[in-house]
This record gives sequence, C-alpha cells and structure tokens, in this order.
Amino acid sequence: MSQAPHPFTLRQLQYVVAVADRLSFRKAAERCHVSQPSLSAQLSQLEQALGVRLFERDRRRVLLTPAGAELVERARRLLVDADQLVDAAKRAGDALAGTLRIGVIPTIAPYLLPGITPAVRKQYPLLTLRWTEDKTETLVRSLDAGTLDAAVLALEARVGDVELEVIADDPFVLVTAADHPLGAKRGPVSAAEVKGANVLLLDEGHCFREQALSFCETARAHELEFRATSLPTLVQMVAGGAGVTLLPSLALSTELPRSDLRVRPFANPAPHRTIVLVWRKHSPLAPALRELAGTLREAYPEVFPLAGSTAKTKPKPARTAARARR
Amino acid sequence: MSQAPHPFTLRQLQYVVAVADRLSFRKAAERCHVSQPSLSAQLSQLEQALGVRLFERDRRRVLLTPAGAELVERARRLLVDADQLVDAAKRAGDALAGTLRIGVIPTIAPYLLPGITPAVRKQYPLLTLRWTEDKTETLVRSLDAGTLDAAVLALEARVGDVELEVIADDPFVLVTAADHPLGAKRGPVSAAEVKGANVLLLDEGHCFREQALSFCETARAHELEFRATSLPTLVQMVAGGAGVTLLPSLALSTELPRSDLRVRPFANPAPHRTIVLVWRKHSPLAPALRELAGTLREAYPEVFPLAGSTAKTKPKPARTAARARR
DNA sequence: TAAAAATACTCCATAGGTATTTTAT
DNA sequence: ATAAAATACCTATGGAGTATTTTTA
Repeated sequence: MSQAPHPFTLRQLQYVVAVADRLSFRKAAERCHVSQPSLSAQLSQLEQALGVRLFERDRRRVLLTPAGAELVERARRLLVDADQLVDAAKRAGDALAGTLRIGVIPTIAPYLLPGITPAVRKQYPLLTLRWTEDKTETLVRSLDAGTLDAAVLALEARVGDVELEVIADDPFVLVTAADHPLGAKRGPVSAAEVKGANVLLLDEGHCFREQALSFCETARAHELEFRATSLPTLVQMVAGGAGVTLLPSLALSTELPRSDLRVRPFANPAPHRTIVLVWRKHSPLAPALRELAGTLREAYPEVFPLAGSTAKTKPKPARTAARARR
Repeated sequence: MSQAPHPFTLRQLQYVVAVADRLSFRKAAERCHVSQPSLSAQLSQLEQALGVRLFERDRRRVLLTPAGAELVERARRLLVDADQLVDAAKRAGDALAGTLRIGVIPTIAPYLLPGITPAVRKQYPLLTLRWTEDKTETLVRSLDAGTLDAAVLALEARVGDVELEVIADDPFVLVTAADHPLGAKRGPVSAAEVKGANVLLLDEGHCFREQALSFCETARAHELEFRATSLPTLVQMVAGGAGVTLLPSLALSTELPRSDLRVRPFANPAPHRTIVLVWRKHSPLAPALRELAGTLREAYPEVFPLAGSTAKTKPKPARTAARARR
C-alpha cells in the first residue's frame, strides 16, 4: 500500500491537538516545549500538506475551522492509538508475559503437559502457552517456517539446526505381561536377557519407535509385525500377551501400575531419550526460552519423581514438597 | 496529555509493514524507495525505542517475532487511520461539501429557509446547513465565539465587526385591516399619510422592531402599548383592528393575502432592511461563504418574486421559470 | 562463495532556535 | 502600545545516501 512518506508527522498532530486545547499558539508551544515559531511553521506546513485551513488566526485568539475540528478529533484518536502501540510493544517485549507457540511430540505431550502446566502458570502468570502436538519432522518444519516459537522433542531424533536446552533425561523401561518370563524377575534387565524377545513398537514416524528399535537391534530382539499408533495401544497389546515393549519412564505414572503388567528398568547402558526444548538459531526469544526450559527442568523431577535423570540426585524427593520458585 | 515527541515515526511503521510483507529488508527497502541501510537503521532505531526485537534476522530470510507480529497489525491499522485522516481533511477542505453552522433571525428564518433550501441543495448536494434561529444579538455573540460559521441578519442592526455579502433588499409594506382608512386607498403610501396612525410593533430584541420603529418616529406615527412576539401574532392583531403595522415583504407570501387585510407599499424613501450573510473577519470560510451568499442572492427573486429588490429589474418573473443553475 | 544485513561515514533536508517584523486591537 | 502570530535567518539533529564489512549457509 503506502510506500510514499506520510504527508504528516505525529508531532504535527500533537501540535494541532495542543493548539485546539489551548486555543493559542504561544501556550500550545509552551506546552509542547518548543518555540512558538517552530510550532507555527509545523502547523502551516501541515495545513499545506492537507490543503486545508485548520485554524482561524486572530490576534486575540485562535478558532478551529470545521475542518480543523474534525481533524483534531481524528488526531486525538490517532495519538491515543499510537501510544497504545508503544505500550503494547513494551508489554510484548517480555516474551514470558505474552504468548508462545510450542510444539510437542505425541509420546511426550499427554504425559508432560498436565504435569508442568501448573508450575509454568505459577512462575509466569502472564504467559500463555499454545501447544501443538505433532511428530518431530512436522514440528521441526513448523519451527523453521516460523509457525512455532519452540518445540519439546527428543534430542535423539533429527532435530534440525537449532539451539536447545535439556529438560530431562527419560530412561526407557521394559514392560511385559505379568506372566511373561522377562517379567518374573525383579531388578534391572540387561540387554542380554532381552535377546530374542518379541518386541512391539510404535508406528513409523514416531521418533520413540526409532529409539526403541535401535536398542532392539543392539540387543538382537525381534520386532513384531504389528505396530501400535500410540503408547496406550502399545501397553494394551502387551497386556494382551502379544509381546514385550519399551516405554519411556515419563509415561509410567499415567500408563501404570497395572496388575497384569510388570515393569523393569534397564541395566546400564540403559536406553533412554533426552527431552529438550529447541528453538531456531538467532531467535530473539532465546533468552526467554532458555529461562522457560530451566523452569521446566526444575519442575520435572518434582512432577515425575519416577522418571527424570535429575531424580537420581534426589532418590526420594517428596512429591508434595514442590518449592515455590519466585 | 502527550507533549513529548513521539517515540516513533509513521515512516518507521511503513518500513515495519513493508518488511512484514516481503520478509526481506532489501526488498522492503526497494518498495519504500530507500536504501537498505536506511531502512535497517530506522528499524533498529524503532526496536530500540520500543525496547523490543521485532524481527529475527537470518541471512536467508527474516521472521517476525510474536511482538513484531502484533506490532505489524497495529501499525497497519494506524497507517490506515492516518491515510483516512488525510482523506477526511482533504474532503473537509471544501467547505461547501461539509457542514456549515448558520444563524438566522426569527423574522427571516421561517420565510426564507423553506424557499432557498431546495436551491442550496441543488447547487451544493454535499453541503449540510445547520440552521440556528435566534435574535441578532445572540447570533452575533455565537458567531464571535466560533459557535456559528455565519449568520443571516438584517444589515440595519448592530452586526458587529464582520465581513458580509448582501443577499437581498427587503422593503417594508404597510398592513392594515380591510376596513381601516389607510387600507382604503391603493398605491404607495407616503410617510405623511401615516402620520398619527396607531402602529403595532414587535417585542424588544427583534431588530425588525427597531427598523420599523425608526420609520414610525420619522413619520410621527404612534406606537401602541401592545407588542407582539412574532410576525404572525402581529398580523393577527392588525386583523383584529388593534392598529396598523409594517411587515417585511419577505413575510408576505406566507402571511398574506387575507381578505380581512390590505397591503400597500411605501412611497420612496421606503423603509426597508437589507438581508445579508455575515461571517467573522479572517474566517477561512470567507470564499465559500461569499459563494454561498451569491447562490442565495440568485435564488431569492425566483423564490420571492414579490419581495426582493432584485425583483424590480424583472417586474413579473415567472415563478415557475426558475432557471436551473449549474 | 555469495547474498543479505549490519557498519562506517558523509551529506543535506528540515525541525527547531533566536531575532525581528507584521498585524490588529 | 501591546500582544500574538508570521517571517527571516541560522543551527544542528538525524534521515538517507554510498561504500564497505560482517555473517553464515
């Protein structure tokens, strides 16, 4: 649309309004902290630009012409809008007091979000998070396109050229039916034990599938032909005796305990994923996102005491003793 | 309110919008017909002024930050409003296409306005006239205060320090009851004939009263104690036999003919008033008002063939042959 | 390396200042 | 004579230009 420089200045509008209020060039000039000739010059310039006489000059006083009166009203509104624009921008300057669009993968979203939402709301009461759930590849594309400000992903996936901050380490566990041989023993399960087992995995496209599959290949376990579309389905199929599976610890508190299933951690080196918050390189939101990631990292072990790597340093963190961070 | 210079420029907003549209500083600069460094400089200046990063710079492309996206929306609106302000001002520049506030005295308003309104509407379809009816003194004060843009008055009254344009000469006539001796004769009545007659006049405050009274003093006629508050009342009282009166010709077509009344013009020098359009000295509307007065002057004899001085030049103007003036 | 934005600087247009004149009461 | 706005003229800020460097894919 408009590419030519605007025919008037916000300053000129201020002058018009000042004169309309005081009905005197001198007093208006005082109020605007400029000299009377400067103000006069700007106003006649404005009149020339608009092609309208705005004021009726008289040595005693100044009167508004009908055109001037209308312009003053518009000028007032415009100046108010301009001020509001400044205010809005200043408010928007604090990214943690606005809206952030963040993506999450399906094997994290339903387990993480309910848990950390209260902590985020508490820490950043003015922040609104707009979550988008999709597979890693889609999220990374959206991120690059600028449709998302950040994403919560597993670092082990192809994550693109981004900056990131670790939120938590999420070790995998072995899940078997209660009557399955591998579920009979307690304590950490070694890769050797799993050798030859029939393992159920997620569908293509889920990065968790790739991560679990990579472990299975190392351990020489077999993948079954059936693939599940979600973790709850996977668990259900294991309970039905179709085979064993791996689950991220994050999902445990939601999917388990179940009397028909057994869960065993893995012996080192245990398969795991690293949950990270990622954002575009050069994103001006980087500082804010880094801080947000810190908040998530701190909230994580409190909300998921069974899961996070940080939990190792605090073997039994009291679930109720969530320190309020100011 | 705002007396400090505004923290940003409309030009800067144009730059922001241009960048938001093209997502490239270079292309935006092209579009705005400035060099890329100039645009860059203005934008970083704006970012500094607002304390917000608006763009995410990347060598490949430019992305809007959330704050930037919001600001762009506001900027778009603000620029549209600014353009509208210019348009409105340009339109308002033509005073004969806007609204004019005009005062009229009570002895003119009811007779003149219905007659000339169609002509005005025809000549200036975009013009709205806001009429105010009041006595001369009040109108002159309103005019001076700027509440009115102009007024239709009788020049013979104290009209203040104004510029004016004559609309019409309005000679007075003698009105008597049908059975009054002065009404028995036909043809112009001389001042001598009226000597000693009992004359009814308007109330104080009406300038027409002063004008009629001045004639009565010259002619040595007597004013009766009763005073009427309006011309219709005056006519009614004359019909009732209370005395004779003077009427402005302008009022004739509305108040007369009546079978119970007689009307006679005055012999020269006939009493009269001059109907004028007046406005403040220095009013920037002067040219428009002068033109408007011209239109009224031309319409007058066509609408009031019995009344105007101009009518003398055309003894019998066909009332229906109102030339359409372009 | 190439393409885009940022820097460095120079220039000039103009907003703003001071001194003075004009104008109308 | 006075008070206010307009005019004349000067100054200096800063917007815009050209040339160049920086950055990173």
